[in-house]
Amino acid sequence: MQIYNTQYHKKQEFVPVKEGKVRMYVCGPTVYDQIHIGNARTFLSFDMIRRYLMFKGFEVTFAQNLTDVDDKIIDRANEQGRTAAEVAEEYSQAFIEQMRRFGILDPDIRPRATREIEAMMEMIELLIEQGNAYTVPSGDVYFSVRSDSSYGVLSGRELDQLRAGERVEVNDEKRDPFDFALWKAAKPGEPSWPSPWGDGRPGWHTECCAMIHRYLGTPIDIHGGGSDLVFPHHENETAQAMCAWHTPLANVWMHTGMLRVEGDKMSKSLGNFYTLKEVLDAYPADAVRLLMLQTHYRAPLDFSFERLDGTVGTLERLMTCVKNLRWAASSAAQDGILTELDRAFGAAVDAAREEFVSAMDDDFNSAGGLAAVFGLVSAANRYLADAGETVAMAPCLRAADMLCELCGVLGVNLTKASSADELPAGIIDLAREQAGYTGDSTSEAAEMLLAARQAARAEKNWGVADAIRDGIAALGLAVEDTASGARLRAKE
RNA sequence: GGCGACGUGGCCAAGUGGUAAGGCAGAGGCCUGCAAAGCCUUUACCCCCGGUUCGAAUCCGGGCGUCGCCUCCA
Repeated sequence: MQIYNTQYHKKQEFVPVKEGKVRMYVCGPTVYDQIHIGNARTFLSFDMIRRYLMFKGFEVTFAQNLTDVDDKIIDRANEQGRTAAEVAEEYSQAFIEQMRRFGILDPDIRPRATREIEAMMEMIELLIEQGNAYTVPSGDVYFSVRSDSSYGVLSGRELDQLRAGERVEVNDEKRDPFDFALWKAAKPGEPSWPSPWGDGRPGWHTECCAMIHRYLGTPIDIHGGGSDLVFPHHENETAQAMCAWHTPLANVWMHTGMLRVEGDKMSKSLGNFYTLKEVLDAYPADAVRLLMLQTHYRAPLDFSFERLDGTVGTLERLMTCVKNLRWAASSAAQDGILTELDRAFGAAVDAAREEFVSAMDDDFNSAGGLAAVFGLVSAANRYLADAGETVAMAPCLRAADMLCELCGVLGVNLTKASSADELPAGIIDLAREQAGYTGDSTSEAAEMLLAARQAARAEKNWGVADAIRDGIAALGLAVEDTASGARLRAKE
């Protein structure tokens, strides 16, 4: 399996530290607001990566932090006249809720910065002892970038290049403008913790590093985040780990491409963002997933609602195919000897799986993986059309299971496309009205209606037949006529 | 100014040396009482100019354009 490593600017064969096990960490959000879909794209990408690693048989330990103390949280709290802890708690919960709604697996470990102060102080102490960090009169503690000869290796920068360019922060206390705060002295009214250097709170770059060391041990196999975190965040993290524990923080650094709106990066500061919540309120989570997974995780992705509208149809195509396969299987006769056609279809199912794996093995090429899935959809639809009433049960069920499995690896849930759709209660009234039904079972009512419509069609009584179909449509269901009879399906 | 990425059909997007996957949209046909679902057919000067090669979307050089990072940012 090949994975692109930011640090070396190339794909490399993936070799975990411990055979069969993967420890990965993805930088989580700062919880001061609803996350936007740019953030969500990164988390989705790593969810897909995690699922694929599990599919490959790795035992994956996945950790993601919540940054629940930060300037932005404090600002938000001040604006709203609440405590920072209240704001952090509200948006931590909101984050977890939206992630689940988006179909993202919970992390195995979800540390919160405010509960890991101890570990951070230990690390800072170590850095001071070893001469990589220093205190200043105001109470801040800074990491000395000049004390780390390898500073810049991850992001491919040199300190002297950096300073040659743009303006640098003004802070007389720092020895070098690129030194960053490990510990920030408390200002009045801010959340703070006692420390050997005075009351204060940890710097952002310090959190992830300390949590990784505590919960996963260094070096971990995979460290991920958005590509905007490469510098300075991840550069600073790896510098701290190297200096504190003399081990790299991570063997593979993975970074996702930015989500754009009309060509520009989606960000809070540009104001051109949509929250994950508002998008999921309007569209199925799986359609959003499909949209994002159709682009390679490292490439920039232009988001638009027009595209999302199109992807809703794409999702339908997948779900309909699984339903059609299951429907065909359920009405197929017991399989006898498989025909040439049946066997060819069976071979197509195997081929699709191989194609999927080969795409995904190449740096998680989910777009290629999806192409394999759609290849299977095409093969299945063609098989159903060609075989007609002589379909064999086994290959249909296997194909349906394969579609569910492969989509499941991408986190797209097709299992709900089973034949056991819930029928709306209104169908009973419709059946009473149109078909003289007297019971109170929705499934019986549906059968009665379909039978009544078939009878009307047989008599060329189109008015009655269409009235039944329209009535069913009004309940949000569509009638489908197939070679082996009519059935209902949910429609958007 | 420094570092990096990208430019493939109407839209989106795979593809890193052997004459271009897939999705969406469009057109025509088939199936259907009409639909729905589905099937078949159909749409590419791979940004431009040079070079390497028997052969390049794919490698090299130059140009043009877009984006990201260099400051909190997924």
